[in-house]
Amino acid sequence: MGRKKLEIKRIENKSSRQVTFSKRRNGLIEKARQLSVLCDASVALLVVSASGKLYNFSSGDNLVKILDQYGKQHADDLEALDLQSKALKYGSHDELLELVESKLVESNLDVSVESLVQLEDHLETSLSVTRARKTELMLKLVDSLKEKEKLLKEENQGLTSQMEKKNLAGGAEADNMEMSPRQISDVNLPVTLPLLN
Amino acid sequence: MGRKKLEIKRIENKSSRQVTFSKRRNGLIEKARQLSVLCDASVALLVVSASGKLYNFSSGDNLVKILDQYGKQHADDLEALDLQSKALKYGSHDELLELVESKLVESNLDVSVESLVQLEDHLETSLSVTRARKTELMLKLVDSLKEKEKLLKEENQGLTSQMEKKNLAGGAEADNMEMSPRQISDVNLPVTLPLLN
DNA sequence: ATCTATTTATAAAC
DNA sequence: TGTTTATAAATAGAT
Repeated sequence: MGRKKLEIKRIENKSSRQVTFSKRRNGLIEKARQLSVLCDASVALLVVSASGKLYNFSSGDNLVKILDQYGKQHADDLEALDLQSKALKYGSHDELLELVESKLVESNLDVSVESLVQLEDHLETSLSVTRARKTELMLKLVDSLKEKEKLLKEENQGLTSQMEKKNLAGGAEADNMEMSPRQISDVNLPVTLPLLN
Repeated sequence: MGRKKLEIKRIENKSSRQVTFSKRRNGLIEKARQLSVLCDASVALLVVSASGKLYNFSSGDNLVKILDQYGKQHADDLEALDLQSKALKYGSHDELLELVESKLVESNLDVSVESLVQLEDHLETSLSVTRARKTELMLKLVDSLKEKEKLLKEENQGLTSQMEKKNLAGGAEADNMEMSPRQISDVNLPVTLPLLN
């Protein structure tokens, strides 16, 4: 809808691509808003420009909830993410800090509603990225816990065999102590294998 | 853009709301597609109707990647999700099963491209929901691993004190065995506390 | 689902 | 970016 009919294929001219991106992105977000209001629907929209800048819309406060419904896959996949997402990850944080700083400089009066709305968006984005990072680290935690478990079991084995030697060498003293090691070790084994790969 | 100007507020008539939802949803998805093609951008769009049906679009195979950037928060929050999402979660699975069944009944010829595309969408949704469930279970895994660790440490402590008793009672035999327990136990302690709450 | 009168979005130019 | 304007697209209401 413009002076000319536009074919739907990548716009080669960088400048017009940028202009079109800006216009259509706004249009798309507005349409998403209208749909959510008119039809009482939950809508979440994420747009990442070729340069890695991120824009988003969500009806109500539902973005996080909608995303939850769509879950989070294994962190291995995070490592497969391309450079763009890395640029985004760190870029967003920097932008956020700059923005907050500039807000602070502006003192506490005279902060427009729009800039607060924008700030809210940035914070929301930052929060989300932080959550992704948290998941990644959580999976590392699982690995480290498993490693610890392995080491503790080895240690245990060593202690047990030492015990046996002593028992053979030094005759049987009163063995009425706590429960036997094996009884404890295999309690609470979770059903893990089908879930983690 | 129609015979009359439409105010952007909830459409009260259920029937026209449904019709408008269907039309505008298609329009929105098409616009999202165009933006991604024209401007080489990543776009992810999720729409959940008031009745809990879910529709989505994503440029390329990027939905999952884009969602990864937005992360997944703690599974506790899953439990805070509203009824709509529950309806969605199980509704989608049921629908999926029905759909697959109907495809099977249709034998293996005569399956249209559109219906396969639709099936793909449903499978994608199901996969995503499954991933959310996986994350939830993963957090349970972490808890269980921590519990196991605690028990192993207790067991260890018990063995160590038994050892000491024996040593006091039975004189010193050759103690040139493996490394000492304490050295093993505290290796690889991950930086966990700031990450999990 | 299809048809059109209208409204809206937006391409090009500035 | 923001504004303007001619034109293409989307869609409200009707069928």
